[in-house]
Amino acid sequence: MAESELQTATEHEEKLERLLTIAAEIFSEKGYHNASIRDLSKRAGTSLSGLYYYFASKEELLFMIQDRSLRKVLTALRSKLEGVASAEEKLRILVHNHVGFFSENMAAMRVITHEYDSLQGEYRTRMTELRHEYSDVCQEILREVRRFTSAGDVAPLNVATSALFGMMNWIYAWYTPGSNVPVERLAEHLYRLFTGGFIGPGRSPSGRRAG
Amino acid sequence: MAESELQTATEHEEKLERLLTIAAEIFSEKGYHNASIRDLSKRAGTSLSGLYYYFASKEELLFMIQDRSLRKVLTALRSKLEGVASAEEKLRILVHNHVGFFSENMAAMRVITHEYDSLQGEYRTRMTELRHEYSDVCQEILREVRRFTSAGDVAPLNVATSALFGMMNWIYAWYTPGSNVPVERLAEHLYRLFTGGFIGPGRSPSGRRAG
DNA sequence: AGCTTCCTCGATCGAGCGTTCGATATAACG
DNA sequence: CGTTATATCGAACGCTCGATCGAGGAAGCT
Repeated sequence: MAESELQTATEHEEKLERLLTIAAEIFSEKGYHNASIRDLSKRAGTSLSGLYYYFASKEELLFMIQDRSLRKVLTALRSKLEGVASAEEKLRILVHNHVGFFSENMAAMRVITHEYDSLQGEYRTRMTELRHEYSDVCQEILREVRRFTSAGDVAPLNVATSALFGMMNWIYAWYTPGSNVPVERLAEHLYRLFTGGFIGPGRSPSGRRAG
Repeated sequence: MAESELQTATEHEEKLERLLTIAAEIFSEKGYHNASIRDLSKRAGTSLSGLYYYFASKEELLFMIQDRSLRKVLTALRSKLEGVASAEEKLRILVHNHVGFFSENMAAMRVITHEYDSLQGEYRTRMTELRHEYSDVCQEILREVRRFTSAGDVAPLNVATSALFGMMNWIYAWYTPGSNVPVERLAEHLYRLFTGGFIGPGRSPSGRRAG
């Protein structure tokens, strides 16, 4: 009994994960409101009504995609940050983690950034909290960076945080993972752009040069 | 005759502009696919069928919003750039123009950045071209900046361009025009963040500090 | 007056949507 | 064997949507 229940439990979870992956692709391609549950049923090879055994509504489906994906990003980030002392290195890890996750899971990340407004009520509230959690981690790192590098007050921390997320999240609008620029290099470009700026230290002969 | 025709022509254009403004607000609030022509008819005080005298389809309505708005941004930018020699000043003008337009016309700009994928076929093609036109202007300015300031190759020009647009376009996701940060200051923050970076020149005592 | 053009409207169509419901197959448990 | 839980399905309901159509009103011209 215990074995079979466990078995069906994992099988259930596996099928759910598969449905979420396919749904993320469809939502990413056609947009949440323009995508139909029937699209999902066709691509998943399941009947329309059979899908509702795995989620209660289309909106819950959208929420599960966003919640699980962002949670993965956040836990992966916290794991990588363990034991790191340098503030700048923390920031570098954050950018690489974010951009890396983006390129590996483009569909889900696109749904997160593009279909956030499609959530309402309780789902919206819970997702807002999770986003704040992530944003706070980033902002605290920026605070450390500013303290330990005597970085000037170029911009308020919240503006800088939003600018950084803008740079990173906008990737979905132009970047294709199989392009000339590998992901690691793209992440490094964005990291250096944000920390050192486009003009950088080249104008004065003091010669700081990242990495 | 000529007078009355001109009169009705401007009245026609005025009503169309008013419809586009209201539609932009609705699309911005509910999203393109979730907003209905009936919503527009209610808020505009016109009958449902009467609206179709001013546009052929819902998608053409979306296109007109995006096309007219982005065209305004582009022509305003080119006008402001006339006679400016300094590359950095050109970049500064671009950022201020873009951010300024964003805050003054939040709904339409949000529709441009958020509902670009909702266009298809011919409309999509024409909008893609216009976006490229705008992006090219920006990229050329960045090329000038890099040449005339001996800025290092922190990132490829297209990556830098996309990063800059990411910073600027992401505004719609967090900024509210009536907040603590005035628009001009926000634009200046983003300009300095992009050119000089978050850490900036503070680490080395050479002391460059943007104007 | 008659004619034409611009503009607006109510009524309606056909299609697609999310969701529900009852039936059914399978398999493990008593 | 009977019972129960798990999982899947076809058919249908109720609703909203974008778009169309023909009828009209208002205003200017001949």
